[in-house]
This record gives sequence, structure tokens and C-alpha cells, in this order.
Amino acid sequence: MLRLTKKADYGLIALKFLAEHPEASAVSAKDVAEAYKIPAQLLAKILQTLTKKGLLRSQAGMNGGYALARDARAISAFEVILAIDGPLFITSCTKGEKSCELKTSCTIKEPLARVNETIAGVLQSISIQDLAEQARPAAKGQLEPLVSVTL
Amino acid sequence: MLRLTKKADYGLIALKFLAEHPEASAVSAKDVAEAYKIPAQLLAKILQTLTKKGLLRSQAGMNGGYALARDARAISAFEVILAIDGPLFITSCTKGEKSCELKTSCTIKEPLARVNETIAGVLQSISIQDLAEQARPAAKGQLEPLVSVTL
DNA sequence: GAAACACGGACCGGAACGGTCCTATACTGA
DNA sequence: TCAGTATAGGACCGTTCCGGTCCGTGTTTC
Repeated sequence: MLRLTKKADYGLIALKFLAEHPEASAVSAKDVAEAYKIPAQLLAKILQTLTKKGLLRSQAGMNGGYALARDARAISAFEVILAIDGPLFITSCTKGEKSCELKTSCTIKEPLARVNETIAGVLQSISIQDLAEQARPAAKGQLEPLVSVTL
Repeated sequence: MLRLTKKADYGLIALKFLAEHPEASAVSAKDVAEAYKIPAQLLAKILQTLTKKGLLRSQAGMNGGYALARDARAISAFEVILAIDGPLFITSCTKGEKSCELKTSCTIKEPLARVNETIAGVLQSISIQDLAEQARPAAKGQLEPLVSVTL
């Protein structure tokens, strides 16, 4: 259903990694790439765009690299995906100029748009911190609910 | 976020149309295509696959066409999308043979898989009938909630 | 038997995606 | 100061997928 691009995937992985290593003042793209066997050049670009979008801070030069621009709790998965893949709507006719030629045609879109909003809401409620935490504890009791949504 | 292919879009539109015309014993692909300015040949194929998946009944020959195989209430948007686009997971590494080489890498995937399940749940709870109903009433009071999900 | 329909394979152009290469710039440490 | 390591970013490229078309076959009705 929801398809994440590999880039968005890589981005989330990298941010999670950064969240897990707060002690390091900066982590290079190469380090992350090697840790997860991700193409280094590609990851570098992804991190660059995340930096441009204000999610990361970067430092050039030796011992340079990237660090979270904000607290891991204040960065949502939604932001990351949005920054990397850009806005993706369900509707193929993305409410651009001419909505759908035939206004009657798009009666389906309205309910689906609400589905889209739900998904966005779910993604917004999941922080990088959540990703990092869920990763470690290894089944300590059952997982607590991440979100609860109504649309 | 969630991206529907145009094919799935067309499929939903067509099913909604069929749900709105229960009096007709069969509606031809051409008719639906013309009503919504959808490429006829393309729509034909979509309806064919939906027929193969058991969502539609087809009848060849003159005055033939398609009709819902079940009650519009018993067909979910999820089924339609699944039938047309096939299973789409969030994870790029679609839990195939080798999950991700590095098992440690995929710690992100588990929370996202749950997001995916939520989306699926939302889509499953929306029937073709819902789409057809939401289309008509034209703001009779506020829209009632479609779903409520917890993950 | 001809028209209208469903079926289904082959094909194709374009866009997007994943990925690489190459160059420029910035910072650090010896 | 110079070499090495890092970010920054443009150009490019192969593959895949998606939307769409074309063609031929089978089936039913008039």
C-alpha cells in the first residue's frame, strides 16, 4: 500500500542511527553507509537534502559529518519522508490546477484524501526517537501502541 | 505518502460507478470509460483483472459487460487496490528470501510495518458502498467518521 | 453473419528511481 | 602550509515500472 522509496528508507535508517549515537558530535555519511551497507554516495546526497531541509546539521572537514538538528523526539518520520520524497498524495490528479476535468469523476478522491490525511497523521506521530527505542528493547512485554487515529 | 496508481484509481472509480447503477445487469467497460474520460482499453484490462480476482462478474457478447460480484458493502477498497497493484509493502526489502542481509539494519522496518498494517486496516474498512454514498449526499451535516484505528 | 462485447498477449515511450562519477569547496590536523 | 577527509552538488546512466496503445481471439446477441 504505502510504498517508501529506498531513499526515504535510507534516510530513516540514518536518522535512527544518529539518534542512537548522541555522544558523537558528528557522524560521517560514510560511517553510516558502511554500518548498513548502503551506497555511500547515495546516502551522502540524502543527508545533504535533509540538511537543507533543516533536519540535520552538517560539518565539513575532518571529523566532520552530520548530527540531528533537533531532539530526536521532535523529528517525525513524516518530515523525513516528506523532505526526501516530496509530497505524495493518493490522488493521481494531485489537486493541481485542473483538478480532474470532470468534477463528477473525482467523487472518489474525497474519501481517499481523508485516508491520506490519516496516514500522514500516523507518520507525524512517529518520531525518530520512537524508531530508535522500538529497535532496542527486544520484546520487553508487548509493544505499546504507537498511535490511535480516527478519521 | 500513499500513492495509488492510476490503475487502482480507475478501478475504484469503475466499481463506484457499478455500485451506483445496480439496476443495470451489466455495464460495458466502454460506457464507464466514456463517462469518466478514461482510456477504454486500459479500463478494460483493469476490469478484466478485477474479474479474475473475483470482484466482478463479466458477460461477453452484446449488451454484455461487468457487474459487481458481491454486494458493494462487501467489497473493500483494500481488495481493489490489492487486486490491481498487487501487494505493496512499505519496506523496500519486502521480507522476501533474504530479509535485509544485515538483520540489525532493519530495526526501522518493524515499526513501519505496523504503520503499513494500519493503512491496510483503514483501507479494508472502506467499502465501495462507502465511496458511492460519500459521493452523493453533498454535505448533509458533517461527514461521519469512516474509521477509527489503533496500532 | 455481423456487431458488440470480453479476453489477453505484445509492445512502446516516458518518467521515476537507484546509483555512479566527477568536481568544487570547507575544515582539520600534522 | 599541505595533505587528507569531509560536505556540496551537478551530470549522467541503466533499469524498472507505469500508463497507454495495438492487435488478434473468443463469445454472445440480434
